[in-house]
Formats: sequence, structure tokens, C-alpha cells
Amino acid sequence: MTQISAFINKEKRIVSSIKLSISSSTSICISFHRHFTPDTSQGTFQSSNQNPKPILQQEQHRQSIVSLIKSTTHEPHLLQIQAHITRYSLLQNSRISLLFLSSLCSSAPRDIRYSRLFFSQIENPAASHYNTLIRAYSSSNSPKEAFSLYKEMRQKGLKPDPISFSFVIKSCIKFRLVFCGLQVHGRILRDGFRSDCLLLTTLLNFYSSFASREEACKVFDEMPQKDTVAWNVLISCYLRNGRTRDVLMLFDSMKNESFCIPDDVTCLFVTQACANLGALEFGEKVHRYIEERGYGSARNLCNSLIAMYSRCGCLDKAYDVFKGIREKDVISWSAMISGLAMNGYGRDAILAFEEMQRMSISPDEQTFTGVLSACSHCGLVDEGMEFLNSMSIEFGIKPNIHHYGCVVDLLGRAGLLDQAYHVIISMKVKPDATIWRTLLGACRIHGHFTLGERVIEHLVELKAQEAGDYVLLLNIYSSAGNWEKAMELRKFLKDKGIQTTPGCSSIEIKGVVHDFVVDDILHPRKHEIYDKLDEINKQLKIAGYVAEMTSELHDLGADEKANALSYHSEKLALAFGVLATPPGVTLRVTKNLRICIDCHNFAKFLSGVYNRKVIIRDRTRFHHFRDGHCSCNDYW
DNA sequence: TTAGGGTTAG
Repeated sequence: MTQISAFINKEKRIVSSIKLSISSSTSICISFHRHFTPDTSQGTFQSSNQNPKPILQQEQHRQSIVSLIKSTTHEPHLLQIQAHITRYSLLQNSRISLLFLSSLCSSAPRDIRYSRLFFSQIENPAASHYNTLIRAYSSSNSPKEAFSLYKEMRQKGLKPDPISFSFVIKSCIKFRLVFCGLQVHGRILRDGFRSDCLLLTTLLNFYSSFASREEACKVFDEMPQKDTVAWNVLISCYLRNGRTRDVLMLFDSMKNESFCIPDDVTCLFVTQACANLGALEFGEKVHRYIEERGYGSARNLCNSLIAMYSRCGCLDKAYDVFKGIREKDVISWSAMISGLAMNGYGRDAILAFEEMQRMSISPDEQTFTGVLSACSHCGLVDEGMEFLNSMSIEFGIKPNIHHYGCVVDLLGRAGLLDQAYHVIISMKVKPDATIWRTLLGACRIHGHFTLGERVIEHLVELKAQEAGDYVLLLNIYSSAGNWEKAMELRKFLKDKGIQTTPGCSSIEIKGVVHDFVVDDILHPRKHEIYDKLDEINKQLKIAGYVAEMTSELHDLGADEKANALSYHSEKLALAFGVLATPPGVTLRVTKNLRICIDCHNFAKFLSGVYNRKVIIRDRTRFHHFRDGHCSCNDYW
């Protein structure tokens, strides 16, 4: 039995007058000291002939109930308090009803019906009652209720305050009620809340969530004061919308702001942007900033840094960060495992997975994505299939589309195309475009054009076929020398007006990312770059490099083909790297599509002849080159 | 001073 005294005022006499006993089980007993009786009508005295009792004044009674409500969130207790409130007609007391409503909302978030019922008993709910209920609904599964309460309060002439607006917008974001959100925005402007920084930040996030970058920028520009969170939401908007390079720019502008500086959340977004871009130098700058600001021990930042360094092909630094984390969680381990996997250290990734279990950290879905991709990157077919089976049996994790994707990649690259196809059609989840595309990539590697055509049909069925898919098929026809089919496909693409994505390679030099397309003429140092590329080509030929003609998709003569291949964007980026950096510096190139076999060979020879470590990240993986060798031994 | 608002890792 726990005794809780409700302190109703500072006078000791009264303090001890009420004992509220809450039993450790489920019942609550509201008892009054024998000398006191609650007063139900202000200012009157209740007396009995034999035992005159002092009256517990109404306000004191209210305060004691307030204390009682504050003292518990246990649902059965609350129901008993509710009965008490009703008994003493305290329901229409705004303070008590509001406080009680808040307690109900926070104690039973899963069943909002109690709160709703209580709310309906209040004769004239104030805006604050609506706010409380709207908030509860915004975190429940009935967001439309939040919106209809908002409309109801407007109809009653109650003006929602910025906080209820904020909750309504959050509901709109959560449940993708775009038009409702737009309506609310209009109201906010009309009600004159255009200078509320927090509310505008929520709105900014609303537009950011619906890919309306321009609208989001407009909200940001019109904010009278922009604090760090507002900047962060803007940055997250750019990140979500793929404007990663602008994220770096915003980070720099933010550092020059006098009143708000980047915080730990900003750093999280910016490291993600660096990871997406493969911008190592900028990432290192952010890392230094993190240390300077004293965020270095924040685990979420460290986890993000591991991913950033891994995706920049800089595994040593990823590992340094990983080692420095005192208490590594499943995210730290998964990030490290994926980092090892994507950089071609599949066996180490599996060792890390084993080590993680020795440390009693349970793997989750994403850990297995890392482990399975490790298998696919290193051609560990048997191990991969074993992990796929054991993840559900031993760890109770059902394989998702990403896991199956890794397995299809694994089987496909190993040439087990039929088996890969079988996995897709027999898996328990609906195949998406990505998984078909993975198989299409494998068809390209192994020149399997009948299966390739079938895969395209599946993509068409999903209405998800992209120009890049046809390019893969074109690639399959061309490398198999089936020029007739290739011509037919080209005509089809032309007739349908399908534009293919141009290949683009980028290299970061001194913190600036330089982009190149095939036969690029836009770079200010283009003459030097082409001269350097010619020189490199000559040197590599001496070392035994021969252009790989199957990488050229047009039916050309040998010389024309070699010429067409010479100025691929990867080669221009590499030539610029050799030109613009001192000997020995690692060259890191990011390619938006898949690297071709010829560029792969080119990079391999370059790493030997020029004694440079070369890391190329393409759409599917990393290719590490050193001393004339590739870390994966071959192209695939 | 009735409680209640914005961004966040692999």
C-alpha cells in the first residue's frame, strides 16, 4: 500500500487532511480525513450537529484532484478519478477536465476512445481541450480524426493555436494528407501565425515530405527568424530530393551564419549527403567539425560516419570510427558489415557478423542485408544461401525484398540465372522493379538475351521499365553480336522517344566535385585533360592494355570502336585526377551508371603504371584497384 | 506557470 498525500496548499493543517491511497494493485481509494468534507458549493459550510466538520473549500478540493491526477497515469486509477470527478461535478471545471484529458491521452495512447468519451462529456470544450485531443489523434492511427476535430473547432469559432496547427500538420505528413495540409497552411497564413518559427518549421517539413522543394524554400525564405532546426529541415529537404551537392553548400553557408551554427543533426544530414556523393574530402571536413564541436562520442554520428567513409571507399577510416565507439549497437555493427561488404571484403564482413554475435548483439534485417551483400560481392554462393535460410530459422527474421535482391545478385553473378529467376518467382514477397533489374544485370554479364527479354517483359508488366533497362538489353544484344536485335531495339527506343540517362563520372579534388560526361567539353581544363588522357592511353598500351570492344554498343569498325571508348566519362575523370593531384594520391571516381569492362581494365592498368590506388564506385558496387589488380580479381 | 509544438544513424 502506497500512501500519497495530496498537497493542497502550504498550510500543514490542510496538507495532512487528505489521504489519497493508491494500492499497488489496481484500485484507488480517495478518502477524506474524517474532519473534512468536500465542499460542492462555494463558500458554504457543512455541519452536523454532533460533529461539526470543517469544509474543504472548492479550490482546495480541485487542487487535491489535480495533484491526484498528476500522481498517476495508471489507467484503472484514472477511471476511478473520473468517477470522482463526475460525482463532485468537477467535469465542467476547465482546469481539471483539461488536466484529466491530458492524463487520459498520455496513459492510454493505444485506446483513444476513453479520451474521446471523456471529451464528449465536457459541455464547452476550450481550444486547449481540442489541442490535447488533436495531439493524441495525431500520434494514433486515426489522423483523419485529428483533422476533423480541427475542422470542428473552427466551426465552433474556436481559433486553433499554433500548437494545434502543428499537430494537424504532423498528422497530414504522417498520413500523406496533402490537400488537408495545404488547406491548413492557408489558415495559418490567415490567422496570422506567419512568424511562428516552430510552426513554420513543421510546414517546411510538410513540403519537404511531399517533394515540393520550391514551396519548402519559399516557407524558409519567408521565416522571420531561421534557427538551426529550420536550417536542418531545409537541408533534409534537399537531401530527400536528391539535391545532395546543395546540402554541402548549405552546410558552408550555415557555418557563416552569425546566429545559428550547424549542430549534431545538421552533421547527420551532411554526412549522409557526402556518402551519397562519395565526397570524401568534404566528409572529412564534417568529421573534423564534429570533433571540434564535441559531438565525437555521439553514437548516431559515429554510425553515420562509418557509412560515409565506407561509401567513399575509405574503409580504414570507417574502421577507426567503429573502433572508437565505446558501446557499439546493432547499427554500428551493421554499418561496418555493409562497409566491408561493399568494399569487397566479404569474408571480413562475415567474420564481423560472427564477432558481433559473440558480443551478444542480435542482428536485425539490415545486418542480414549487409551479410548477404557480402556474399554476393565475393561470390560466396553456398554461404549466402545458408544465411538466407538461417536468418528466419535461427533469428526469426523473415527475408525481405532486399535480402532476396542480394541472393538474386549472388546467383546471377555466379551464372546461376535459372536459379535466380526461380528465387524471384517463388519468393513470398512481390517482386519489384529493382529485383528484376538485378537479374537483368546478370543477364548482361552472362550474355543471356532470352532471359533478358523475359525480364524486360516483367518490368513492362510492372510499368516500371526505364531507359536504363533497355540500355542493358541493348548491351546484351551488342555483346552477343546480335546487331539485328540491337538495331530493332534502337529503333524502338527512337520511335518511343525514350531518352537514356547519360553516363556521368565525378571526382572530388580539393573539396570540389568535378563532373564529366562522355566526350566532355565543358571542363575549363579540357585541353590539358584530353592531352593527359592521350598520354595515359599510350602508356597503358605499352603495358599491355587492349581496348575491350564488347563495351561499345554500336556496330562500328575496330578503330572507331576503340576511339568511341577512349573518352568515356570515367577515363576523363581519371585523367583529370592524374593531372590535378600529386603522384601517389588515391583517385576516387563515382559513376552514376555501371562501369563498362573497358573502363574497368583501363583503371586496373592505370593503377599499376601510374602507381595509384584507384577506387571507382558505380551504381552497383565499389571497384578497388592497386598495383595493376582489382580487389575482386575481375570485373564482376 | 493549466499541457502542449519543429529536424535525427546502418
